[in-house]
Amino acid sequence: MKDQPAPPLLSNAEIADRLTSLAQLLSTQKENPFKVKAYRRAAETIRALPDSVEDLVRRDVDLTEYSRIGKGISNAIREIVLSGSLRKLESLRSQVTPEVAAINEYPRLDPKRVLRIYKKLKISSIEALKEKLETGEIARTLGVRMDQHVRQALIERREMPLYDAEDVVSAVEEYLLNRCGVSRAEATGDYRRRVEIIPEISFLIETGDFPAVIAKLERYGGKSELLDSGDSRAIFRLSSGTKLTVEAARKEKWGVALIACTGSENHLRKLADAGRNLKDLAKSKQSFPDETAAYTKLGLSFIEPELREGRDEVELAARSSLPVLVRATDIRGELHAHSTSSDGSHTIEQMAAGAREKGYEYLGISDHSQSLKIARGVPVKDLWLQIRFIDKLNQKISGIRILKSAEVDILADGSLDYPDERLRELDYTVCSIHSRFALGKTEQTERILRAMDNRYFTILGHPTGRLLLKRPGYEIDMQRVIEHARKNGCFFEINSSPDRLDLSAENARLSRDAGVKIAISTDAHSIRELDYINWGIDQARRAGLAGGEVLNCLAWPELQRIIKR
DNA sequence: GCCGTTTTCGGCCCGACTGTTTTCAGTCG
Repeated sequence: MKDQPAPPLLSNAEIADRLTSLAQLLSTQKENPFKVKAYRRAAETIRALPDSVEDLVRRDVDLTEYSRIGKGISNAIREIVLSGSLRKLESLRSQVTPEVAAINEYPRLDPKRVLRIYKKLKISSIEALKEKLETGEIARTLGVRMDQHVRQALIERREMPLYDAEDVVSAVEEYLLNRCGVSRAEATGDYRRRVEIIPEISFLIETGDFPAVIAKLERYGGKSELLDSGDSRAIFRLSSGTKLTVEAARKEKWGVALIACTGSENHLRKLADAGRNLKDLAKSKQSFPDETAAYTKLGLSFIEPELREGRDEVELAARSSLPVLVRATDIRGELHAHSTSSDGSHTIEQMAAGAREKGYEYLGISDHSQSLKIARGVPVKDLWLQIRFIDKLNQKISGIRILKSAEVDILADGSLDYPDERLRELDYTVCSIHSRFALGKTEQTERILRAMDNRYFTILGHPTGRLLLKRPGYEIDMQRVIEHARKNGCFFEINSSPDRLDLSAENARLSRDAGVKIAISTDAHSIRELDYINWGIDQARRAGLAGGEVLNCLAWPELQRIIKR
């Protein structure tokens, strides 16, 4: 009998860290920035692989088959696996100062920035850096951006945007089904509720051999740490740092287990408080193959996963008065898309064809306004030409109407970036902030309120400017802005770009409660990005929005009537 | 160093504004 191969010594993440460290040192050496980027990207590829890279190397698999790994990096990986180290990395480390070498132990830290902190705060070690981070001195003396950089690089960040979680979930799902012999696997928890930031991944599975599944999962990504395990539940730390919980359920109790694994703590507590005990269902002899059967037994109508946050959904379900949440098929058009006129990658005609392909009735072309130079903002005289061009195009094409719009910059003083006589020729506007994020809360709020006073202001684009896990967004008094929008007949956007999702579900709910309708827009810069709509729909559903509360679920004549001021 | 429906070289956004780290790097889409 053949011997079992020895367990891999290196996890994929450990190999990826070596490549990232190399990239980091190369960047301090003023090496070709594209080469630096190549190492970083290859590291990302490896970090996301379910298969053990060490195994692949030992089995002589051609690593260049994987995207972003070519001959050079493939050889570097082989060297790391077979010799345990990377000569190029070691030699670079020996050439730099001990301080930089110490910084290099943290691949995500930018040495240049750290050295600046060292100089400013008169410190020289990671230890001291951590301490200054804790006391808040870095934020005070070097700004919040710097604080954020060090924080994310030093303290291992395990949460990720929903968009990234999608990749992890599908990789784990495939691994469970194809490598672990699981007959059924469904992602649960925050991911299933479509929460925009995912701290950990969880799955419900059906299997005849749970211990075998555990054993296989311990090899995920080369090596995964088993944190805890029981008869039907196991918790892992994947080598990438993500926590993974796997729970097994029998077919006849699947519905009950799915509710228990999906609901937020608050949702489950609300169920229990209302005397609707899931545990009784789990123990009973009755079969609950799906969630509807289980909810029915609890005296509730089916509650969509996105609503299971413990707000009012249990009460509403008991009265059968849950909202009918907006669905992809309710969307009748797109109101925020770019074209080659500014920084988009497809022409107006191509975008229109893409939107028609999606079954849309209309497409609003909202290119950037003149001030936003980096995005090739449309000069005022070219806007006039674009308006005429779209008029002609609408006569020529069929099956879709192109709406004349613009993503108009809200300037620092709250004025709009085009003169009124040009704005009045547009069907509507999306008005956004793209500069001066650092204004104080009052000033920033006043800026937006003043912009809303312009009668050609229609929709506030990406209202808080946040980028998930990257940038907090500017500070505004949301209640005042919502109230002003209601008074002036303005609207908000849920920007579906997966690193924005702005408005948040919470703010979208506030807006809805105030009676202010919301556009679910993609901010698409290409035909493909029109599909971002699904991320925005997820958030709208979390906000409890029904189709009737979404601007672009309306037919154009109705929409036109509503947005007219 | 990677990559190719412009395929073995020459690309891989980019350009003005902001403001403190202070005269250049970070930032905005």
